[in-house]
Amino acid sequence: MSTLIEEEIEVRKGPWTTEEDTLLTHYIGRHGLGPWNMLAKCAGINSLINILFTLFFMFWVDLPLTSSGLKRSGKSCRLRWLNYLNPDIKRGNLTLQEQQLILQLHSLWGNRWSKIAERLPGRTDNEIKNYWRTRVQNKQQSSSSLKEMSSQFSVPCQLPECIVPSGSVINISEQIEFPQHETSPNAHARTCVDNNNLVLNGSYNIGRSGQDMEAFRLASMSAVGEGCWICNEMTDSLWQCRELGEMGN
DNA sequence: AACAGCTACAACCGCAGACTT
DNA sequence: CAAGTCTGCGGTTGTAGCTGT
Repeated sequence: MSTLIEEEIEVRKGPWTTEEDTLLTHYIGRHGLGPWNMLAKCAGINSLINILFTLFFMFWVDLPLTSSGLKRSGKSCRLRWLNYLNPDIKRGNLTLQEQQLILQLHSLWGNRWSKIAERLPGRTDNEIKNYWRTRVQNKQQSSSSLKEMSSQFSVPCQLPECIVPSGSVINISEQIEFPQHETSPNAHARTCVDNNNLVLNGSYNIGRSGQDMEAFRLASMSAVGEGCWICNEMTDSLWQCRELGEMGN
């Protein structure tokens, strides 16, 4: 649905220019993250105040006066800020731990990219989504599947290799040794959430391909306590049982 | 050097839920 | 309560850059 505000102005699409980036960044720097539609309007040249501001700013930062101003939708501004301009965003490749965490969280939550992104500070949902689609999903689709990915990480796992017939159901509590500080008897049941083929009430449905089991195995690695491949820092910060409980909510 | 195929990423679109009037 | 509007999310697409032939 296009908003009235968006209809009022000619909305630009496509790649953002550095001038647009500068305008948006500077506006947010001055006024903070207001309502996006209002922001889009106010940051644009349509606002008389912003004409003056823009002219001043262009002069100040020595931009050419031919700049066309910001004619973007609120949505577009929000996306540009959240996925690119926000200074909190981490640049560079995902670390091994981040990649592993994405795998784990995806196995728990499915395509809940924004929720997964919350657990990866500095990473955006769009980035994680792109990572998953381009690098993980492609591998899943290939004959080698996730299994190859897990071996690629070369991480020891304390879990016994679980070979479960396709379509069968296992009880998680029988498969995973949880750390001693685990206090909630239902926590691991709650870690298994509402994604399509995922777990409910402590049981895990094995999909046809067996990839689900592998994904689950990856997901469960971090919950097996000392000696696990995952670094203690991550275990402490991300996988404490209290949090595991929260994940299911 | 030219081309095709692939990869990574930015950006758009449509939808649903939240919020406001 | 209903209609209108806004916001955020997930899916999808377009494209620039890279790599192999």
